[in-house]
Amino acid sequence: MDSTLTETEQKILNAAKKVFVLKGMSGARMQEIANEAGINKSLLHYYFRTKEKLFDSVFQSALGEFFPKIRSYMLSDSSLEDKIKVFVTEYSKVLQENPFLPSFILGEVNRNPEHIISYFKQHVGSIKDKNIPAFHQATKELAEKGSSSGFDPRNLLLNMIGMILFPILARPVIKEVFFDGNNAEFEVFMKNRESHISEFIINSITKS
Amino acid sequence: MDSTLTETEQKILNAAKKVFVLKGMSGARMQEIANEAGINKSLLHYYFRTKEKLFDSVFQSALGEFFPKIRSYMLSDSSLEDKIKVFVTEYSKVLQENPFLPSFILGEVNRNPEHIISYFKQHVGSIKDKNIPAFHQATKELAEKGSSSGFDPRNLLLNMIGMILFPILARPVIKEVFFDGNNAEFEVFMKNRESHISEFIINSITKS
DNA sequence: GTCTATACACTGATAGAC
DNA sequence: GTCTATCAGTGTATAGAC
Repeated sequence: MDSTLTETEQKILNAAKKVFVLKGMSGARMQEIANEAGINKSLLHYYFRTKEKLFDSVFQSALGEFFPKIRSYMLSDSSLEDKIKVFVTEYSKVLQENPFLPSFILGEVNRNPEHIISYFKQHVGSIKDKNIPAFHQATKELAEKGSSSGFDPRNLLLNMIGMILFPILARPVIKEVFFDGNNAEFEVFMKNRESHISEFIINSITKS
Repeated sequence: MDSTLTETEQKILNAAKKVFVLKGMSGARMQEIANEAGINKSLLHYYFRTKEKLFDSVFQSALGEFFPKIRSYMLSDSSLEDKIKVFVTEYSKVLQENPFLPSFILGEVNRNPEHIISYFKQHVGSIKDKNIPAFHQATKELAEKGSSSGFDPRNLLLNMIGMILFPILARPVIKEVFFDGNNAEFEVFMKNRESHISEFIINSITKS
């Protein structure tokens, strides 16, 4: 992230993010991005040369919105229970503010795994080194207190993210199948679901 | 599904599925589908008129690979514990056989929610009527035996699917972040994870 | 830096011979 | 039903005036 960003560059990036996230790399049109940014199509090429380079910039910054946050939650030194509650709450908030971002990232990640790999080589070769040990330790502590199953803490992280993420990814399906398209009911359900997830996890972990 | 399908039609659908699932609607090229099917580009239009209609056929059949299976698992009259175990196992198998299908479906579902809605109007206005009550009953039974929290059974279903699905959706990321790209380690982890999920859920539900 | 005009490639779709 | 040839439309990218 260069902090030396023209106002125009910033407008382009915001517009590009909106369009790319909604339409995907191949579905997005340079013209639409230009319109959304309120500038001329040629300027996109002036600043970012090609569509692909523009996409890369957007994708990298989109990734940045998620992973660093995860890290900070994991590194705090509160109890595992609190850590779980905070993670569920905060991560849910981030996702609900950008409901289309996850499906965008996951989609393009599957199409183009090298992107994500290069991202981690660049930014966080750290999650394994930093987050997991912290998590592992907390899990062990708790496993000793209760007679809980001392499973791989990576499973715990995957469980949390999966439960939080899936309803957002599949929002249109779930709204339709479970609530006959009723938006209000769905929103209430999702709000209550946050505390359900925390309880569900803690319940399982502290099982005597 | 007409069972009156030409051999050529079937070849086209298979090829189209492969390409659409990998590249998405806008990323897929009619030429590539034709090549993959070993036929001429014009034949695609002869059989399916437009790209969009071809896509619809593929999408509908892709959806069909998931939801009916879910239903049958839910409708059996075994215990909730067994139901969970079977669901996790069978659903994991389906997903691992088609690792790219979920991200395809979820991506296009978010781009075009009307598709999924029309699908449910057509095929299963039933999940709510059939699966949920069956699930609800089983959950209640168990809640009475243990002193478990009598939460909304829809949460249980979302929890299961989320935990099963997420690592498959984010496979490249997780393989990289958790296993430094080591495929073998990842596969072992995923195999063990199946039973972990069942235990994790049952643990939480039967919490005393 | 910003705009207009345009080049160039590609893609979905159709017409028509066989 | 299957193929070849071709068209019209669209999209990225560049050249050049200001």
